[in-house]
Amino acid sequence: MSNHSDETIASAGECVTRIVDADAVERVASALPGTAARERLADVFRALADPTRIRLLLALSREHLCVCDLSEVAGVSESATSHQLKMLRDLRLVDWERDGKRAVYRLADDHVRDLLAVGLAHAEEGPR
Amino acid sequence: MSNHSDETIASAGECVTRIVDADAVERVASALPGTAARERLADVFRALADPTRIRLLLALSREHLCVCDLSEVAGVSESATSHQLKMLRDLRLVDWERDGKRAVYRLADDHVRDLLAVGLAHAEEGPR
DNA sequence: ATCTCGTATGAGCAATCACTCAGATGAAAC
DNA sequence: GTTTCATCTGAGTGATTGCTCATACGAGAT
Repeated sequence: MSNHSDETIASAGECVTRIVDADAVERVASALPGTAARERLADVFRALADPTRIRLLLALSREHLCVCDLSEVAGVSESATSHQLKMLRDLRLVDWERDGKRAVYRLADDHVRDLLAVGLAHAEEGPR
Repeated sequence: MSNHSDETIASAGECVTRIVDADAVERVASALPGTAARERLADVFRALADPTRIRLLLALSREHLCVCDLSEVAGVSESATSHQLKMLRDLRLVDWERDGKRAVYRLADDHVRDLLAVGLAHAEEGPR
């Protein structure tokens, strides 16, 4: 906790802000996943970042359901439900199948279930 | 996959949309975590839903860093970094400590690390 | 073919977001 | 005390978001 070399305008030239621990910055920066992975990571979390979609995914983590039933569980219109499902579909978080006139949705894979589980663990534990 | 009772304006009265499988809706709805937990769950995921905050958290998952170093890693201004850190602080995702004039941040607990890990697994695997 | 049901989709709008800029605060050096 | 450094915070702004409404599509039923 006391390795402050305090270099101003450090190592590799063009940088505006002062760097305290250039080595740490270098280590961390080089260990960062690639841009594409980070971008997709943010997209996945963004899909989980809305109460309505949370309800949809939590519901689908237990049963396969059609749009109208999902809209009932989520408590929003069928149109809104369909819009959100499209987003979840595009991100490959849910999958679906036709059954006559209906569209039956399900979780695409178990990563989603895991994310919800870990997230809930954190959400239910923390004080406040 | 063929239990369509197809009740219109089902069981418990006031409902506008048609329900296909009332039993499933009931099962799923009663298994849903409470409103507060779902709300906090969405908040946590929202905190992870931005590329800048992803970079900050990925960085903090490896080293304890001060704001100026974090801003360097994230590639945004120190002001923007501070704003984002406040959000992460409010959600108890990061913790911090004073070291002279500096503020040194770290991940608040291992749930965050887990979430990033599971999210990355999904992000790096999926095609597209 | 037409009609209806379940779902999908585009436009439009209020709310939210992530940033910048300017100014305030806190701690050390003078 | 004043100055300087590192960080924080409020206001303001363009971009994004989640909804509603209207409309279109796709598959049975007639």
